[in-house]
Amino acid sequence: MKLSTRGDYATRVLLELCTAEGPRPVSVTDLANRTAISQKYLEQIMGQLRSAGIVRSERGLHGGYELAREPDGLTVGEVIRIMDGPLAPSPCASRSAHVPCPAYRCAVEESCVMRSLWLEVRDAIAEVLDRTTFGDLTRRQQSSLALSRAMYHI
Amino acid sequence: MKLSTRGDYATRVLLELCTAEGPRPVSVTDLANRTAISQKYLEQIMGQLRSAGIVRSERGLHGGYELAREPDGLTVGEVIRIMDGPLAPSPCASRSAHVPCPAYRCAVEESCVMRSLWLEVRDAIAEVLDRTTFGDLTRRQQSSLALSRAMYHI
DNA sequence: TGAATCCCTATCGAATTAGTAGGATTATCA
DNA sequence: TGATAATCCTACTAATTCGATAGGGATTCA
Repeated sequence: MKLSTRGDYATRVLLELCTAEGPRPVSVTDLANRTAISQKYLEQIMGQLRSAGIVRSERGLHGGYELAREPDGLTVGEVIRIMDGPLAPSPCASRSAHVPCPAYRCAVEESCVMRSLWLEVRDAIAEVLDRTTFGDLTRRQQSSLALSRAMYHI
Repeated sequence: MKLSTRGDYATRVLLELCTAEGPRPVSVTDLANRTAISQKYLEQIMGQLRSAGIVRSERGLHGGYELAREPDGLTVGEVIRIMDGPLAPSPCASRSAHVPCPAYRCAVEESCVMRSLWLEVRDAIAEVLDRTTFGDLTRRQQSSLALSRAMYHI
């Protein structure tokens, strides 16, 4: 049930884009330095996010990336699906990209006990990821930052 | 967030062991035929389940496998962890086999916003899989079987 | 003894993952 | 107008994992 590095990195970078101070848009070089991700690899990830309409880019000098949407309108679930495919543990339990079981292994899909369990798991994952927006994450990060500053009397 | 075939096959076979009619123990040949899984591959999976104490085996003629525990005391979560490792989408969010983030990427793990989200996901998955036993699955299968028999007036 | 069974280990091809590499294109600015 | 800094595009690759396949040894029972 593992997340790929692409899904991991994409969510980190988007959160960085939400909270970044300084000039916009933000270049891949800056993003890579701040997140400790290989720059060339990150270029590919940003390209994928761009063609999915999550970020928009500006080319040329002082170019870079910025969010194409309001953070409160962008869920983690959407991003993970773009980078890693359906959330469901088994293709037969995906609601967004359903693929039936091989017939000989699961004759009547609707009455397959294992599939109904994977559907439960899929729904449990989706409930968390589709309700959490990058706006939520941004506020959480800001409040935990405020807390740690208070702890150290800064 | 995909399940491997090993996790998939293991759960199918264990459910088959719960519901199988006929002589016990059940040979791998029979199990492979009934589940449409390659026999040699299934041997490896059964070996892993045996050394984890999920099934017990008898060697020699009329040997085979049977459950080592009561179906009501065996959860799907336990089996998936044996076959596929921790349920958490990220090693830093595993409760059973925690591995910290590389320090340069996530300085203070306790305040990492992404990690707390992966923990939520992990807990959502575990809630389903650790509450569902093979006894539950067996009863679900039997009731759906009874229903389909009634539908066809058998 | 022979057949059926589990048991163990090695191998292997295909796919996926996680990056590298190189360069073309585009925009800005001095 | 030319240098520079950025995105963009495509190909390649090394390592790992996945999903088996293969062969044979050990064990039990009739």
